[in-house]
Amino acid sequence: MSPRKASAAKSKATRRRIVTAAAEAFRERGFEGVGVRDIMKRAGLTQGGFYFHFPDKDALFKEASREAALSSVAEYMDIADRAPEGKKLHAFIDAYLSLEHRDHPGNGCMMSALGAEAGRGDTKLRAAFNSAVDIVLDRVATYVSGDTPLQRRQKAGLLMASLAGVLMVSRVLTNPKSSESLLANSRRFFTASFGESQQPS
Amino acid sequence: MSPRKASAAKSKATRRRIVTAAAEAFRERGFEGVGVRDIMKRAGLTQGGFYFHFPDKDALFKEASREAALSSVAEYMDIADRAPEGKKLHAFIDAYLSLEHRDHPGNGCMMSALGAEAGRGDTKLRAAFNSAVDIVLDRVATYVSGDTPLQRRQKAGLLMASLAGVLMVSRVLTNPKSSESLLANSRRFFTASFGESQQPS
DNA sequence: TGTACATCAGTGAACGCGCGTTCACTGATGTAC
DNA sequence: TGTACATCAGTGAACGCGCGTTCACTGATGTAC
Repeated sequence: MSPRKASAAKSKATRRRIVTAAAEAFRERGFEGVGVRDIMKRAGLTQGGFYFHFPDKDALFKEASREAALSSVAEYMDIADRAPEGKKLHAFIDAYLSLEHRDHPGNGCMMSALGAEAGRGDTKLRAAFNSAVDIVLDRVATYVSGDTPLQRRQKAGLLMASLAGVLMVSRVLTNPKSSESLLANSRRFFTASFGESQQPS
Repeated sequence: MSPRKASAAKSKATRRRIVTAAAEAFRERGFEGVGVRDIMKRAGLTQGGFYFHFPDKDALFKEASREAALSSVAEYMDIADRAPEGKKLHAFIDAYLSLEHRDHPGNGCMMSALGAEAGRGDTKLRAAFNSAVDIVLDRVATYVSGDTPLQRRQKAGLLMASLAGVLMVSRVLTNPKSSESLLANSRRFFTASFGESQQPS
């Protein structure tokens, strides 16, 4: 690797550190709840350097949303993919509606953490969210039953939106038993309602 | 009515105007997206008077959350109650997952608009949200099927959390067809899955 | 290969702005005698 | 009933603070010749 490439790579890595830190911070405390200083500090830098990598905080939010969607879906999907055939959706739902996920929004689902704020955003921000959602749904659609791809895709949308709502509410409930039983009931209900996709054998 | 009572009533009415304006503004733009000045302006007042009625913005948020929960649930429940026996849940779900509701968060469901922010709040704020949620669920529980009150109550929780998620996501989607079909699919699915409570005849 | 210069990837102080909150004030209403 | 005073329900200017952003700067790395 030439020195030029080495330093370009280093800069790219720094940029990625910022995006990763932001993706976590935004999910933990909301877009308006974190400042540029906080994020740069998490990335081990000072505030001024931010504007070398991004035009403004909005631009970072768009990239961080995408990053959050991709990394969290990758994590939960990997769990599903490791499950035996016929149990993948079950494994995914169990992982998504877990106490672990509820208690660590920072590396969890972006929709449940930032969906409402995204809904209030301008068209460009919402577009960034939409493309992230598309990626997630393409993946989830392979696990649900349904005759046509469109059908599976729409079922995946309904499922993910509902799961995001359940997770969000489970974070609001102060009574631990209520929160846990909401999650448990929902795991059962959605696993039963959204069967595995039948592969031709 | 004595003059004393008349002016006390006027003050109470002013206070209510502030709470109502806040309930609407918070749902439209989030807790951190609206300032005290904005809210007082909506209520036809100036910022200074705010602190005569409330100790701080947080206190208003708690009261406004409650107000939002009560007024929006009242609205949607009235729609349900006007429906014929056996169609009440159907009517409620249709009203909740309507384009009207999607496009007017300001007088709609608090959970779908503010749930994520509430989940990040301190215990006291979450407690305020919880008591509002309880009131909603008590009401919704009367419409769903189930053998025991606890069962109906838990089903109501699952249903409301899911509906809130669907509504939230429908506000994020930029493609009108996608948004509308998510709502339509969800109306069908949840109406079919959560049958009417069977009354002894 | 050495040297002079240019660019990169930041640092950290400073800026303006809007926010939550405080405060001195005021006019209308209520109370005491 | 009139008058003097007290309280209520605000007004609107001002405060400090933290935010997003700008900017002059710097040391390390890369380039030209």
